[in-house]
Amino acid sequence: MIDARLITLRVFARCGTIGATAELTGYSPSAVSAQLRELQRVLGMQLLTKDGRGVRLTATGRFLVAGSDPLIAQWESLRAAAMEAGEQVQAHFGIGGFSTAAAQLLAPLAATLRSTRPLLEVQVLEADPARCYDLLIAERIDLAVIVAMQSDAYGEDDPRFEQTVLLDDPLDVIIPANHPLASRTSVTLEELASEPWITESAGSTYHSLFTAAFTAVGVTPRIAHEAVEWETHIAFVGAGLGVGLLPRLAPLHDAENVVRLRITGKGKPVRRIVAAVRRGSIASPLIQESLGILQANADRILTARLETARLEGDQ
Amino acid sequence: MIDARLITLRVFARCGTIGATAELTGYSPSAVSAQLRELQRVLGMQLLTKDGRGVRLTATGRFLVAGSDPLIAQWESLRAAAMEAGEQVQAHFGIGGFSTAAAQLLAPLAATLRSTRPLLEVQVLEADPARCYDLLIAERIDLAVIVAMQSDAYGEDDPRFEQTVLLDDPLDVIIPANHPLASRTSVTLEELASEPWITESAGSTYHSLFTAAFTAVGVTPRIAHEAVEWETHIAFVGAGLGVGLLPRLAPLHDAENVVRLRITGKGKPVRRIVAAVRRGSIASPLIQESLGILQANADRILTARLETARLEGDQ
DNA sequence: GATAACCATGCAAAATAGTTGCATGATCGA
DNA sequence: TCGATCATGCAACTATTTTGCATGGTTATC
Repeated sequence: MIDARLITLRVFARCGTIGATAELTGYSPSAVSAQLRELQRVLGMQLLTKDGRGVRLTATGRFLVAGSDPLIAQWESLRAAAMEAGEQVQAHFGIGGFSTAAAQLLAPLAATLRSTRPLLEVQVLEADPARCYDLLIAERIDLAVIVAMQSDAYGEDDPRFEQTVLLDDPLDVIIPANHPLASRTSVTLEELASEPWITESAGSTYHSLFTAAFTAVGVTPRIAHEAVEWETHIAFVGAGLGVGLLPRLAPLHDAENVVRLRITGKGKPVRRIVAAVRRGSIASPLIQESLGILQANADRILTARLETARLEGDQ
Repeated sequence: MIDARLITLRVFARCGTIGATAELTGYSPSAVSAQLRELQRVLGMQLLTKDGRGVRLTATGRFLVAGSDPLIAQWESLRAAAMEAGEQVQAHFGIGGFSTAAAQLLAPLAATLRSTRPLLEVQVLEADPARCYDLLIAERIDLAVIVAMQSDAYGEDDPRFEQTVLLDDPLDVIIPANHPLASRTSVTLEELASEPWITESAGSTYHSLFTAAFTAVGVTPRIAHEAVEWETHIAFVGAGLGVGLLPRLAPLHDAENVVRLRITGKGKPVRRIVAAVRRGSIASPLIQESLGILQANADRILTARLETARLEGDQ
């Protein structure tokens, strides 16, 4: 039960603009403006200053936002403990995640929760990892499934979140079905060093994983094409334009002219998928149950994919 | 910035009835009822149960209220630190106390604050010590001046409050001006053992002080009359009905036929006057300034009274 | 055992935030 | 200089909250 206006201030501290705060919280810009003005009036503190065409937090504002982190955590902790002690049932539950996670992990989670907790209203939001963190702060969602990136501004020790590793999703190689190596069950990156590669645009989420894997084995791949969606990657490979990387969680569907191969040797690229919650809320029965379901589903999908791809899992 | 509904729940936890909660918070009973119902809805917890003709907190409700104590304290602490760090000026300040304190300490405090902080809106509430604690919980006041009583349910270690001793207000003896001892500057309780005494009714706030002082010297006083207000005590003494005790802070005004004498020897009765604030808020600049003003005023009044009463102070 | 007092709650009406959508002013980049 | 971006003010609207009274259930009193 933290006042909504303080939550709004915290979201603003992340976004920096009233407009972005409004978009994230679901209010209109003028509503956010009015809320923050009212907050300053009630507290008797000047929290914002005009800065160019925008507004900026004052030192007092930054102090208050930083200091509210443990306050939020303590409330979440209290709420979780009360839910657990009283065996109460929650009414609403918001979960978010990036596209692959939303399809592969969040949808089953929502379905399972709907059967185990019929009274619970589950809302799933598909969003970028960065936006997921923002949505957690804005209390629009209570749990997020995201790809952990060391480049993210949110470290594991962020006072606002608690993260638990769900699984390490290895990246496989996808090559055309008529490729000489297509009959193999696994390949090394060196064997594919001279292939034309399909990757995401430089600076994107997975590009750093891509380059890190190849620098580990000491080769520099030739980047032939760029794509954003995994579906596009697969289509490009199917068209014989080159080879690419595909997370094992991402489905190949029934692309008949594309083969998925396990990567062996050094530099096996892996994307770490973690569940993030607001700090303190992890003890909540609903969160605990959800984490268990997510874990179970992740393991199940991972092994199932191994079989369909005719791969022998090593983990 | 703790949600108002949680504050209402905390007040209810003290009062036990919706009606009393409404009276203390300033809402109407049905507003309180609706607020608590809404609170249960958004939290997804059952906090109240029907109990006879009233309602009662559930185990979950008690858990939540008890657990919210540190939450409130942490918020107050954060707020105080932000006020201090940012050199901000508060807009509203509520102070409360019992009648003598209100007249002798709170009114000067309000006057001083009005000159040092012209933008601050000060509100003074006169209320019982017990009600002062309730008003602090309800956030109707921010500082209370009360008589510390060991019989109170609020100990010094209450997680909701922080108390600082303002002064130990000694009780003087008031006797008729034509009394044989009236020319003395001090007396012992033994010397007045056979006098008819005027006191408060048994079980009242000061009655325990009264009896404790006399048991310390081993005599049992004869209680002749009972009065509630100090003004009445003085009038009774002036009419020659007996002798009585009067806190040094309480003014004698210009009662010409009443003399105030200092008590010496064993069993000097003293009432301890403390300032109470919500835990965490004591670091606030405004609270700090107020405590200083209160202390200074208390000392000044105490010494001034000594002079007008022709008493030589020993402390 | 009947009556009165008390307590919480429901309901409709009223008050009061809070929100929206647009317009305005100000600022920054091109 | 022009266009884009951003915050804010204002009027109208919406939703929520609060009020005042009436009701039903419970306890104490006679």
